[in-house]
Amino acid sequence: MFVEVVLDIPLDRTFYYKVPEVISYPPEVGKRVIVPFGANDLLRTGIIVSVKDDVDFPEEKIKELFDIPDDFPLFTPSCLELCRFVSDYYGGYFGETLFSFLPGGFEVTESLFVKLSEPTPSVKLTENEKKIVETLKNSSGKLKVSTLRRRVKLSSFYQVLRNLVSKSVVVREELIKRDSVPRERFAVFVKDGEVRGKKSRELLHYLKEKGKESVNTLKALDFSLQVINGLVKKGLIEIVEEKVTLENRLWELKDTKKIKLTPSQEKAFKELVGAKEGKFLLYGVTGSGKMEVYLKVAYEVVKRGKSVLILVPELLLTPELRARVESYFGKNIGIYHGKLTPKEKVSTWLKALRGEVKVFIGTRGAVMLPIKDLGLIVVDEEQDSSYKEQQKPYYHAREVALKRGEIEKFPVLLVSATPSVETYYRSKLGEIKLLELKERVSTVPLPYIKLVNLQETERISIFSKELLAAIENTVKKGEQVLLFINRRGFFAKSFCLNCGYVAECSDCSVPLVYHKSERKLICHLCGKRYEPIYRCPKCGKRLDFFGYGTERVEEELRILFPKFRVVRLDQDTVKNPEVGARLIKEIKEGKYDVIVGTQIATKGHNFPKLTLVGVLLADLLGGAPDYRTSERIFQLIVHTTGRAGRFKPGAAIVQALKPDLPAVKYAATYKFDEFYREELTAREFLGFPPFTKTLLLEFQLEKLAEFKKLREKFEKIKNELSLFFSVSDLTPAPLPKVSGRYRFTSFLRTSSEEKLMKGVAVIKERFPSTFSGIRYKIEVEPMRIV
DNA sequence: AGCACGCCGACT
DNA sequence: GTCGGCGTGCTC
Repeated sequence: MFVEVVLDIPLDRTFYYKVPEVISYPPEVGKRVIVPFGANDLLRTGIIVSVKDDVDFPEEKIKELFDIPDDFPLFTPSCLELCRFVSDYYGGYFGETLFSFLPGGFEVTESLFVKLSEPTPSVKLTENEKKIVETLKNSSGKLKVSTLRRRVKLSSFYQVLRNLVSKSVVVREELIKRDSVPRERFAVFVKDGEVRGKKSRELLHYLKEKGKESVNTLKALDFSLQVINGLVKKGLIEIVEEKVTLENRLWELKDTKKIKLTPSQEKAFKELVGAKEGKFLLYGVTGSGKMEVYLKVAYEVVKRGKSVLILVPELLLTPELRARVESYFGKNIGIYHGKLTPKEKVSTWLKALRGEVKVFIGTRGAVMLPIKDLGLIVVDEEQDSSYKEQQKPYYHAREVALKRGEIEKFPVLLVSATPSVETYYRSKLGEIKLLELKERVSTVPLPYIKLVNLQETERISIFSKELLAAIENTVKKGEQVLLFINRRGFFAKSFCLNCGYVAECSDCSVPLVYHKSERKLICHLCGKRYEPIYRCPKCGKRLDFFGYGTERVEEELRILFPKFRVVRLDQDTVKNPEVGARLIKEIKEGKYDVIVGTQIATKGHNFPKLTLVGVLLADLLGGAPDYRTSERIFQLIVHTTGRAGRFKPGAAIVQALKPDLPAVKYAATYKFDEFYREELTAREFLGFPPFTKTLLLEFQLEKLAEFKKLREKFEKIKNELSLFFSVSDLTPAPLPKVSGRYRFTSFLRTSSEEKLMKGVAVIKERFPSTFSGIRYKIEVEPMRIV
């Protein structure tokens, strides 16, 4: 018997292994397998994709697998299919994709180390050999071979190392990193004997009857570890370790809460409960009770014996959210996010496989959890950018969730108050069924929003007189103020603080990026170069926008209102989770009057005393310039102003240099549909998603001298790629050197998913994972264009 | 990815 | 002539 195995290697190929007589568990598709690989037969972890009696491959070349360590598959067949899709769509390799989703705790890897021998034989060494020996000495004499190679940077590295081994100056050592799959300990009856204690006698009797019982169960039955160990010492019982096996456990559902739904909630609820499959968008403003609807639907799904997965943005996986889900489903909830330890991830993964838990909450990576009998995925705040993985394989969890629903035939529900433009468009096309919540559940009205034109009003720094008065009034009433400033982006150099002017490409209408090395403003879509502008062409003021962030706002605020208690809530202050939690607790307790914050302050937390929100510079661009800027500004204003007056009526002041921008204007007047309509018109005109599919190629060079090679190769392939894409020129990235590498990018667009996938396949074929020492990555539907 | 092999120029 | 830089190809 043979198994076909996928390994964590950047290759679109599988490998065959012979199944030996003795293995822990029989082979099965989706199971983990430990195999020897390569010239050194180092052990690696793979995933079985097929089990066969015969294979079309010379049998003498086929090695025997080492072990199949589990009696359950780690991936369900549909998860394998989903990973295959993710690989093809996002331009990754099957194995890489599988292992990027699989918790590291499942991996067994053997790697080769070398260490200096003791005592060191006195032999003559060449210069290169000395280099290696020196590097080893600097690292306590032992290093992983791959690390050593990176450090010494010799092209004939392996040759030199082999010489050192034959001279016995260094010795090889194979080390295995074991998995962290929990093993359960069992007490096994060995023989009868005299024991004194009552508990000990009881335990021995119990085990004599049952033969074997898990130590955890015994502990639950009130046999202490001392009692158990006592019998072990006497040799009457034994402890054996066994791997956990899959067993179905019953799951109890708590009583549902009686919540009255509004008519539109009821309508959405009925539609969703009746759906066997399909894509849905639950669209409604803050306070329209979206979460109640999806939790009630989830409850019904669980009642039918199916499982539910709730995906949330990174910053939203808070204790509050958990408590809310627990109010429906009790403590029996699986949590999965990137910050868990490998062990914790393994634990949730196993819970999913066993069906031990029926409700899972997680961030993007949870979309691949091998959940048994999945009956619904909810993607809350579907527009959130944290659903996009920023590393290989660059998948978008919302898209993967939709695909998973298609494959496994269950409904997928996207939820948002401000859907992404893509999702909104698909709902207009009817690809996604729109469920709109028109009324608000809350009796508290939406905050009143005042839009202030910073160019026309009296102001001190960036505080308009309207805002200053409002801050003063609010704090005097004993209520809180949140001042929001978008984090200053590295790229915002061509932005005028006085009038809001942004330098844009005359052809593409994308903000230009300043390249320090060339002292040019460059368009990253067409590559057009412009002379940098140091003075605003509209108002003549100096373009000086360095460092206008939360810190400066805080500083100015302390001068303007010396008596107010001000707190800053941004990346810097909440870096430490404990400090962040403390600050948030203190804010809720009313220990501060004014909160100055970035996005972090606007997500997930409800501050009861907060009744005034000030958006300081609504139209300030954050981060990299791209076609989503407008959408992001819109969403940011809506979310930030929505923080005001959750529990009693509140107000928001939105300050902008260009209050006429659709994103600002429509967000401040609650005219959402108008915003989407205008934004879609602009996107269609300029050829951006959802009207095109996009792809970013990024090449990384060790030395600038390699650029010539890259350009030659790129030009050749560009012709071929032009069959599928419109391809921009190779452009140096604005931060040319990141971690010592020079980055060059090209932005590609195409009209259909089909062309995109074909084009991706061509790129993979033409550019091996490294070619001529040049590394590169494919990013499909990137969140950036540079 | 990680490693072996084989082809060229340049140097003991 | 060999050494080592570099590109190419294989891994069941």
